[in-house]
Amino acid sequence: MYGYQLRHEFEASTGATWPLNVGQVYTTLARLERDGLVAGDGEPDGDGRVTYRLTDAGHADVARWFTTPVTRERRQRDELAIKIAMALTTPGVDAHAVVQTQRTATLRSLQDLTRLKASADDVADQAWLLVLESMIFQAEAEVRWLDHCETRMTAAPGPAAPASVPAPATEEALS
Amino acid sequence: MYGYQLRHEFEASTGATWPLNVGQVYTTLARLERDGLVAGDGEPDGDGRVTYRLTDAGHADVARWFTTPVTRERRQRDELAIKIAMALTTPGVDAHAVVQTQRTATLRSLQDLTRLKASADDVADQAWLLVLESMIFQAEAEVRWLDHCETRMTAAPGPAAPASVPAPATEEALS
DNA sequence: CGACACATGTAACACGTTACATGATTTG
DNA sequence: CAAATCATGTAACGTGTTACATGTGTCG
Repeated sequence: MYGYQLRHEFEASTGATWPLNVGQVYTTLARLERDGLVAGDGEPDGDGRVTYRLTDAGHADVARWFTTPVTRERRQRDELAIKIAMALTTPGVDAHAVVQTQRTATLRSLQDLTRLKASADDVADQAWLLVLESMIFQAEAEVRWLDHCETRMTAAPGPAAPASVPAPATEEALS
Repeated sequence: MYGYQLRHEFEASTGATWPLNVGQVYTTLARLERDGLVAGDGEPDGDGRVTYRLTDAGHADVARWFTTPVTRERRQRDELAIKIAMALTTPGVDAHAVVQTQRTATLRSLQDLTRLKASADDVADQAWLLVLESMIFQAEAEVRWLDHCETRMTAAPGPAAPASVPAPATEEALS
């Protein structure tokens, strides 16, 4: 495939969920070629398109990617979880409020996603639909977790005294 | 707080979930100071520790971070969702197998997490427990979604012919 | 004609991350 | 004493991301 087409394919499969800057396709292609995973016909064809192909090493890489599950260790740090954890352990922060703000926001985005799914239910291709539903499932789990936080927090009161382990720093209230 | 302490606090709040290289604390502190969000007492104290404090701008930033919800747009691209979507749209890839491999892996990590939670249920502090439970909730949602993919896929058959939009590229089977 | 989509590319930044260097202090 | 922990820092890399430059073709 050629660069522009790759971007088109990506957005077709994942929808407008994660927009992809075209420039990034080319930088990435260049880096993949540098690493010997793809090879491009240097010259653009009649329509000014430069076709890239997977090398053997590239094929192997892709196959490995498909057969290797995404492990929990490889996952990115979860900003939300960190935020709530920090809200709990940071003196002067109303963790309750943080949870509530997040909850309403997540609920709102859940509505948006559901509406989006309803409107595109028959039209879209499988892949894009599944990606959408993945986000819905995640949002639902997020709400559930936030409610769970709520109950946990009301059960055990305020921020446990900060465990500044080696030497306690002077504590300043936030905001 | 000083660098080493920051790392300690982070790992105390999030557990061994996301290990944090100490070096990164110092690079980050330097960058935050460059941006005027923290200020450090240049000289190390008697114990060789360099204390950093939030500036006014830093306090504002933190407050903003706590009051602003994590929106779905700001979320990182989801590797798993992309992988499944690609497995569906890439000819020559057994999407069914990809889903199954992932499912068993996720189930396994779910077991690990549950075991971990059981073993640390009383000991640990709130924050670390909530982070753990966040991962559990996510893993559960993941399994549910994978099952959902399964049913969706068996309902509608094989990979829909690749929508190489502008000009069809020569199709090569993968692996 | 002017605007827009198609198509390729580059320069540059920021950030996460790691490997490494250095020294003090503690502890088995 | 040797090993581990505490504590600070730096050089370097890779990658995600963007803003910009450039040109062609199409269409109202």
